[in-house]
Amino acid sequence: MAKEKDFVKEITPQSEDFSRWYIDTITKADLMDYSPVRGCIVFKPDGYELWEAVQRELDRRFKETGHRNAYFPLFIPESFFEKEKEHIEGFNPELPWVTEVGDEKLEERLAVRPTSETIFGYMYSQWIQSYRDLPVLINQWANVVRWEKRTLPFLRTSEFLWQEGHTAHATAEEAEHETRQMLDVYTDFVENELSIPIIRGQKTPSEKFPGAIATYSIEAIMKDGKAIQAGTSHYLGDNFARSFNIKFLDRDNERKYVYTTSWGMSTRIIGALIMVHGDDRGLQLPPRIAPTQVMIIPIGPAKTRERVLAATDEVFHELKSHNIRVRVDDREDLSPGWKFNEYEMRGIPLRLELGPRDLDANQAVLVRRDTGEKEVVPLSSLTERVHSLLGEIQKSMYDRALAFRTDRSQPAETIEQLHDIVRNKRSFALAGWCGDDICEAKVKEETGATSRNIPFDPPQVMTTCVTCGKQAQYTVWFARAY
RNA sequence: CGGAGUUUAGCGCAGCUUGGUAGCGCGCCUGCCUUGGGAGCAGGAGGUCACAGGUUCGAAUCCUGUAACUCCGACCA
Repeated sequence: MAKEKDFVKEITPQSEDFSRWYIDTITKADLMDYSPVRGCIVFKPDGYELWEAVQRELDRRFKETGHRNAYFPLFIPESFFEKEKEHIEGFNPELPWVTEVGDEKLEERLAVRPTSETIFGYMYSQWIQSYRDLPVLINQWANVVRWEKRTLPFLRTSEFLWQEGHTAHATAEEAEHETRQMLDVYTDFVENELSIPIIRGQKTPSEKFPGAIATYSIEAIMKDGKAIQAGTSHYLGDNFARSFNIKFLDRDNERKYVYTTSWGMSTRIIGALIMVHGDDRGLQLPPRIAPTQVMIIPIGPAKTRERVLAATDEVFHELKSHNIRVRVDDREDLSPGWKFNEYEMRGIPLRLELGPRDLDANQAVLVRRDTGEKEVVPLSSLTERVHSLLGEIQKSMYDRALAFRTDRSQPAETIEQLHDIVRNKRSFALAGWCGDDICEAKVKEETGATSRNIPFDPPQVMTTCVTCGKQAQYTVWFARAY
């Protein structure tokens, strides 16, 4: 056991200090570095590749549901924000402003975008004339800035990367459908690609997006019991249409406001991925999202080296030709043991060892990152086994995360119970809520937990408000959150 | 933005109390040797001690200020 610890001496164990563990892990795994600008990080290649994988899979789903990408400006005129009162109030405290260029003051201040509803709204008002122009289904991949007081790499940085979809529809029903559809897309992506089980639901009024009629979210539990909002989808009604005068002439020859939606997922999802699956050895990446799925490590002394390398090369090309993301680490100056530990820390799902003894027996050794299980596989069925193992790892990581969440979810009848569940048991608490903002605020005040969402399919229905004891209108998940 | 802590070589740290010109481990470079769970030996390179002032003959060390990071709170993808 002492030896076990030695392998990961650079990483603080989760049980000792989860925050330290997180920082240690993302640093040692080389995902990011701090930048000279407060609250901003550099996404190093290994971290950025994760984002690229997220982009690849999300983008595919957006296109499949009829969306197209575009790019809107980074700068947004001040007057745009003022058109939607709730919106500007929500974002004002964290907006950076461009006020001058060179030595000249600008006529109008420009905000560095925190989100793009307003500028999309303005452009849509120019583009949409007729019902024949609808729906407009546009997504953009962009950076946005929100000047955060308290930052944490990936989870909350002053500048972050995301995608924001903005759509306009002829009817409320169609826009509502779009809002729910994109929540489904996020759910599918997060559960199937990232192996993270999520809770789908609607945000309470106090937690919804500034300017939205309804905000839906998917929420995930981290290994320290805290929640991360992994994605949001907003039904904006005709709020932005009225603010920006987005009207169309309908079939009945009447001018009507459009109904809009917006939905986003950010680089925060990388933080969630790390905190859901990581362990004391470091990262653990689900195969479908892992930039490298299999790392081949050739083993053996100099006299067998050539023979081993020829074999690894063959295996490498074989796996690659079957669309498996595979790499070989044939560096001679590092011992196999060092590499084993290194790639476990970096979260690569599967390790393939190939040495002289294996070659003599026409086999290879496969080792799973998630369970540590080692198995010997005949070279003749290697590709097939790698394929099936990657699938098994993907599923088993999901199952494990789901079991964890189930274990860390409890009903709370009273605010004292809720406090105990979220703080001492580090779990999610399911509780009834009467619908009064004051009762919700009181939970936050007394327990530190916020309402995560009102789930679509709660495991049970809670009948009394956790705060005031009156008849509950809603069943709500509460948790401490990032 | 408040409270606490940290900042010395790429990383982790010692030195600071009691001022005298900077050290340890890992990593890095060279060579030899090694390779199935972070090998070994020998030699070597590397530091405006976060930044700006001040005290002093002399400051990593004492004083003042600033910044960044981490943790804890108030606000948020």
